[in-house]
Amino acid sequence: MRRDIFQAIADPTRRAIIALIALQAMTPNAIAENFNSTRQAVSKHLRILTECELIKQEHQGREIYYSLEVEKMKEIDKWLAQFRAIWETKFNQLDELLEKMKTQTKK
Amino acid sequence: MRRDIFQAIADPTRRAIIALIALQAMTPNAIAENFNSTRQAVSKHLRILTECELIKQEHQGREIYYSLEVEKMKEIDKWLAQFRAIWETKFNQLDELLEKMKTQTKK
DNA sequence: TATATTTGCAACCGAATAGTTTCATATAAT
DNA sequence: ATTATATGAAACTATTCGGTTGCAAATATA
Repeated sequence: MRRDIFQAIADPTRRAIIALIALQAMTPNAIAENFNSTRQAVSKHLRILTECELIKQEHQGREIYYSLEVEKMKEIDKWLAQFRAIWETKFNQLDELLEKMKTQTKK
Repeated sequence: MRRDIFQAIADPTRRAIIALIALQAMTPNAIAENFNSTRQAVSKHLRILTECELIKQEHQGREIYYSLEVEKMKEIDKWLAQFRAIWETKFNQLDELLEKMKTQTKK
């Protein structure tokens, strides 16, 4: 039972759920209305997202409001950071090249 | 056959491969040496990563060098951007609160 | 030319995945 | 107290996934 954030966001429905509740906390029923699959299927997605702490619950009577755990989303950002360093470097190299060409054209 | 970047980075071995070749282009054999699974298993991972264009090949004689397609990595960053907006807003709110408290303490 | 090396592909296998239907539990409303 | 609503859990199923072994093709080397 692999259950990490990367496996969690691999599923398109789960990414859609994340995007939905990022805006406002929602109940499972309200969330399920946005998809073609059954409420129970959505419930399973919510369990997976909860288990890896990407979302959190807030009980209110018999309803449960799910909302995004923004801090956990940052972990994906952290993983990306190492590659961001690379593409920013390449950008800089391109900038340098363009600068060089501009200087040479001026001559 | 789902084959998108999010499904591609769901597997820990594939994330490791990405991190490996991000530094320098490598042949399948060289990449496989870093893992416990067979060369063929790594080859399958390389195929999946190639299919969703996260990595690219460069043939050189009978060897093939694989390297990271940095532009494609940015797509994950783009998806994250919508949530970054949220956590940066929360950060700002915290900043404002802290600023407010500081001001009140000074009084 | 014969042999070794590098690589990808096909077939197979057990485990995980995403979905369904059915059922149980807890809370609200009548 | 009975009924309706909101939710999760269990059992089952078809498909996908990640791995293996064995083989074929292309290129380099003897």
